[in-house]
Amino acid sequence: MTEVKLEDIVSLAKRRGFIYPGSEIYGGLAGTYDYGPLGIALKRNITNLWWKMFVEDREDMYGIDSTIVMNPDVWVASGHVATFNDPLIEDVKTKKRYRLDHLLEEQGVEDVDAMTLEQMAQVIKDRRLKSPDGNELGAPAQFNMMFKTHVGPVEDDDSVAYLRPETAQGMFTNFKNVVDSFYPDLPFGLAQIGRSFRNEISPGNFIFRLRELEIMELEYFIHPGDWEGIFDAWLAAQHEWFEKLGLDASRIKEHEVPEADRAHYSKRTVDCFYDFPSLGFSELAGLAYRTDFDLKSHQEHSGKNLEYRPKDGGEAFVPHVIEPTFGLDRHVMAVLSNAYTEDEVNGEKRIYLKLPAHLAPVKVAVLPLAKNKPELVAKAREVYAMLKKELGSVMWVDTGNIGKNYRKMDEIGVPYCVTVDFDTLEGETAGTVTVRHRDTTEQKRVTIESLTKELRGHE
RNA sequence: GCGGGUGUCGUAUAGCGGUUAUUAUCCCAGUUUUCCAAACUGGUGAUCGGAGUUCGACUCUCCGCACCCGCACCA
Repeated sequence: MTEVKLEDIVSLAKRRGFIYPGSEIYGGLAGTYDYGPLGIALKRNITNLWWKMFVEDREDMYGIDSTIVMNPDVWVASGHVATFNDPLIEDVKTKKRYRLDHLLEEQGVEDVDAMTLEQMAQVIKDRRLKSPDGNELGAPAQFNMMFKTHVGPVEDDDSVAYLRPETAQGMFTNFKNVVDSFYPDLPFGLAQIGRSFRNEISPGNFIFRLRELEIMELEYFIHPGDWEGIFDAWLAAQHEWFEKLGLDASRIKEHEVPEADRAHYSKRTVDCFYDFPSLGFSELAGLAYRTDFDLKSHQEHSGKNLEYRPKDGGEAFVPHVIEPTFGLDRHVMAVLSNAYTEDEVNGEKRIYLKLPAHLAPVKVAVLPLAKNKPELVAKAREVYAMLKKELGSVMWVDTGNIGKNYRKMDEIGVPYCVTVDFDTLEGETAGTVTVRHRDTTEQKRVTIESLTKELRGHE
């Protein structure tokens, strides 16, 4: 089998209504993609499954939904105002770009973090600093990864606000509220699914790096003494999640992030990679032990007490947190990539999406064997109406010929096709239909009464 | 943001300073068809956007936009 390319997935996603380029009729907008009818159905199935597994099926989880625009002080406390602002500078000759602050630190310049862009530029001038390749440096430029906006009608410095670059902070800012409302025992977690915005310097690779993205995230609050065992339990939970999505275990890889690459407050971080077509192993999810950095920082900046007082009368303390993060758009891309399959049927190449039935945007298609036989169409319509009522996402298909329709349904990953033929109408087999399986193309004849049960049985 | 490349129906493509803008496929309608992209007929649908050069621009020039590759970035 030839190697699957990302462009094959992109092409199918567009052609069949999963994912379209954003603002396409106006020439597009870099880093944005829109979900079409099948794409949103697939995405919903993923988020519903996630919410069920990580929130509804557990006793220690609390879902929340916080705002995208928050008090700007949140981003000061989180460190984003400082760290999402990267000063960059260019080697005039090689056109390579460098982090200006890193460059200055390497040159032994002190207190770089406290300097303004102008001050850094002055240092370069005064010391006549060159690039690592020994060339002249251009003018420095500031890159802010956070989207800015203004709250209220006046656009001045006092009204600046940011679109959140992650969902985590909304959970930290609501930590006290949830404790006050429910007083859960430790450990417990908050969960959120939502949009985030990052003004990426270079978005791309389809929906892998977007400027507007969705994140499924948990903040799990713990006693610091328990972190190692709980961290391992979350690693196991992530793998269970990937299994539920039907992702091939051979395409999943864990990456233990070494200390040098970790945020200074994190004691352990493990990234989960998926082997995407064309990209190779790239980040799909992450698990980080963030200690008490976030709550402590918010406590300091807000002046509010964010300690947790154990019910057994023990001493109050700021809980530590373990954070499992899942990139939703990347999950959609992984599920699509994992499902994309080419095989041969009767010597013809067949492309189909081997989506797990519980994730498929359309569960069942109903087809009359021939569309110009009114009695077949009428009976098929009856079956369709019945299934639609009971199963929801059922599709009616009566264009072209039967083989063509099967292929069409294969390509959008419909697991089962129900066909009404002449045997449905008369003889010993009256009242039966065939159920065709997507992956094997094999058919089974069942009675219409047992159809729902038959189709549900495979989920 | 920099350097290089690319941009024609949904997809894949042909072509040309003056065309009714090619072909295949997909899609839609009809005929046909008793199970895996059959056949026939008809139909919708494109020169990324904006300026400029020219009598005339899809074609040449400039500016923008998007995508791809590389650099850098990815807390």
